[in-house]
Amino acid sequence: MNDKQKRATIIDVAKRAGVSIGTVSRVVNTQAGPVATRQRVLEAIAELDYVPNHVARSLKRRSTEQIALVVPDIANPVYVAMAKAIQQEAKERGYRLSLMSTDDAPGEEDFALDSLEQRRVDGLIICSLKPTKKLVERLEGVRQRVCVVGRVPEEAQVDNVRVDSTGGAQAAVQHLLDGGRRTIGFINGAPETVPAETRLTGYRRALEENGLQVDDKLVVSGEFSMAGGYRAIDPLFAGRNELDAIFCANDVIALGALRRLRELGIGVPEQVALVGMDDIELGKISTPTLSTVSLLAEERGRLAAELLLERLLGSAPDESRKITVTPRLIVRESSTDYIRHGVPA
Amino acid sequence: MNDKQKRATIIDVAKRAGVSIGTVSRVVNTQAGPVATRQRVLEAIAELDYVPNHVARSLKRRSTEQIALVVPDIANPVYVAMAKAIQQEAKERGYRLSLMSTDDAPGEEDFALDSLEQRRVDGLIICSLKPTKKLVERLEGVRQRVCVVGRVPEEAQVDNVRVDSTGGAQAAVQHLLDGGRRTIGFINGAPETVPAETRLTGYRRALEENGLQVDDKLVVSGEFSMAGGYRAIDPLFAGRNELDAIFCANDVIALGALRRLRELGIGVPEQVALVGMDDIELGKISTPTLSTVSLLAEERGRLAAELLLERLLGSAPDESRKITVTPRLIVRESSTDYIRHGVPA
DNA sequence: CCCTGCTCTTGAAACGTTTTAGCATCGCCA
DNA sequence: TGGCGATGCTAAAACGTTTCAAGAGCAGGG
Repeated sequence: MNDKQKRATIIDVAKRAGVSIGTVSRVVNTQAGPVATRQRVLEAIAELDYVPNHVARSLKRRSTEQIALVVPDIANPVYVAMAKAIQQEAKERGYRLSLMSTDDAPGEEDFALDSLEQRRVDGLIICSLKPTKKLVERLEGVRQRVCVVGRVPEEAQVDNVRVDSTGGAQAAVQHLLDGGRRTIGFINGAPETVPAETRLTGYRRALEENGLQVDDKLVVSGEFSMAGGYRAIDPLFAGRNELDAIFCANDVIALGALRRLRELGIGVPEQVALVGMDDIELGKISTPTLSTVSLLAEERGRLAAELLLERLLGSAPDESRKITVTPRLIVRESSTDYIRHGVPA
Repeated sequence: MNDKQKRATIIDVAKRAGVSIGTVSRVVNTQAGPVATRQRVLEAIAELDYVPNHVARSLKRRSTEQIALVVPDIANPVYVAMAKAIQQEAKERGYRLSLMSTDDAPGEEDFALDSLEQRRVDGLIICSLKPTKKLVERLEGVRQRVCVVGRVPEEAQVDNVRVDSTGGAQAAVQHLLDGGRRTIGFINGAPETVPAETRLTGYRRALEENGLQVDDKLVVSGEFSMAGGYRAIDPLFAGRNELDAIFCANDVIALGALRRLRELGIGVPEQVALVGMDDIELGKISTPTLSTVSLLAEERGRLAAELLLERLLGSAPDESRKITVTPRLIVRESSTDYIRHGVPA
């Protein structure tokens, strides 16, 4: 209540209740002990408005009951969804989650790892677009306290939740081919990132398996953002109007692309079919609704949280674990196929 | 490096360098002292891979150099923008920011305040949609360590950054009237929240000042989300096609509304002009681009961070401070007026 | 009446830092 | 040469908890 004077400590409570600080600690932390003392202590706590100092507790217990999630871009709804899943999982186990967004700023990932080494947090879940050798080494150094979401080198000794995004991309493109589309563009995200590479591979693989030529002019790279998708459309169409489908490396890109397509009066899906990736909420209410490949962000978040918390509680095996989840194609309006739709005007 | 054995402590470093822990502390925390010892200590630190334990430091220093931002919904881009502004401000001053989203869950705000009282964080910036009497009292109790973004009762003794959103709403509606629109609907957010009330007041005030009747059937409340905006359109139009403008309580709502309007084939701005609030990035690239009222989220964030950090550093006056920023109307395509546009078809 | 085995409670030692008071050491000036 | 500030260092006391060994009561059994 009164903010002027310092907060009461366990010593004040002990004095007031006429017991030792050990007893107060017991009352605060356990259910045991006789009702009488307990009552007295609780009264003292209430009267003094005592709140245990978590910093001191953490020092003694050597744990903060706090974990952090590091994502590349908190503006991307898919990470928000993942964060929510992790948050819930953490909370159930008595941990707090704090959220950090690196926003492509150099050093931010290291900054987050500093937090871990400084013992500010017990553990870290990190999604990195570009896991450099140096970063992976550092992660391996703290592997008892970290879980990576997203691809890291096969031999890396860290708990890791990944998704077969190559397979997902391939499925998306295959779906477009199945729908009768023949000239399929690809709008990718930031080049030289792992997700960009895996998705490109999936795109290529689908075309090759169908005996189609991969035309590099049909691939445009930019960034994983709505603006990226918006800007990619014009170069993609430059002098090429036989394009009848576009696969986007994620939904946010796809929504940006969709905007530009509508501005240009290009019908989706009549003229061009569109498929994204991630399955964000927005895609369910866009016009047209967006076909996509769910990469199970919530589930990956949940799994990562489980792996991490298991490790923190010491119930994990010594070696590192890798979980791979399988993406799921979700067909909505933006890729209705020729068969159902009829030949485009 | 080696995660098996425990991290080195300052004692290990002291031993290795053959000095006392006090000296190590000095080397770590200041530039002073002779080069020779410093060198020796730094070598020991490097060899042992020593990282100071921040928890112990916090306990001794009685501060964590960490602040938290509590927002109602991290999925709303306006809060992401605010978070980024605060993050930057905090970082410049050596503070870390951790982000919490209450997501309308009961008790989440109290949960955040617990963090403060437990000394997990030094300070808190909180955006509350519904500052109950109880919450405000609690905030007042820790007013040396907290700053509120958004309206709280005039007499509340807390640092407070607010925006004249009533004025902003009024300006938006006035702008629609100036453009020749006469029947203006209002899609509001979650009822019984402060922002919903202030915006409704602004809407009413604009109509009244122009001698127009306020028709309650033109006001639909839902929630501050895209889905809320989407769902509000049908009831708003129910048997009423003279509607020629809609004001939305925020941009996210407006984007949802825009989607539904397009689905229904209602031209924006030809048939219906649309104005939102918040000035989120998405509004700049939507089709049509979205007219809005900027509530200066970044600036409010920056100001709140300044107020809070000033207080934490003890350089703030005893009494609480209130800053009010003035919103700014931003006209884009979605509200092009009749004059420029001509009579709708 | 003493011993045994409980349950509660206490005092003190951590946890890993920062910080303060005081002690050497040193060069310098008178 | 003796005294005197600087300067650098150390020892020890915090910071506010948890935890552990040991003591204090107490009841019950022999």
